[in-house]
Amino acid sequence: MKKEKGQFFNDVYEVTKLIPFGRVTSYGAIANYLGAKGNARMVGWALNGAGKYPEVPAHRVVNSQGILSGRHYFGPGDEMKEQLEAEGLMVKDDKIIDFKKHFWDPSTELP
DNA sequence: CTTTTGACGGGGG
DNA sequence: TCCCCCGCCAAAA
Repeated sequence: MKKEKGQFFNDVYEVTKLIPFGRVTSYGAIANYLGAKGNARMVGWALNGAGKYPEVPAHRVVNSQGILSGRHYFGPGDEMKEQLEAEGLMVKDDKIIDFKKHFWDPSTELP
């Protein structure tokens, strides 16, 4: 196996990969699950490197507002938005509609 | 080695 | 309600 740059990165990748189809979560929720509550910025930073991992559906991770904070990092266009809509999610103005309904909390869903 | 950034979150004015 | 600032911690330059 390749040597991971950081345990946090790897951890964020795994949690993100566990997000079910048609569900979304927030950076803070993942950070909370990692026990690093408060440093949600680190989650976003970690996902920055996840862009090279197609197995990591980072498009399902948004901020607490349900806004596609880093859609610009996914692709040159609205690739992130397309992905979410393809999963049955409604995105309006880069914001997930009924975000709370589709919200998936790892600390609650995962054992 | 030090300094700055960073896809956030929450609080205060 | 909108705007600004602080904090947390790790990685990259």
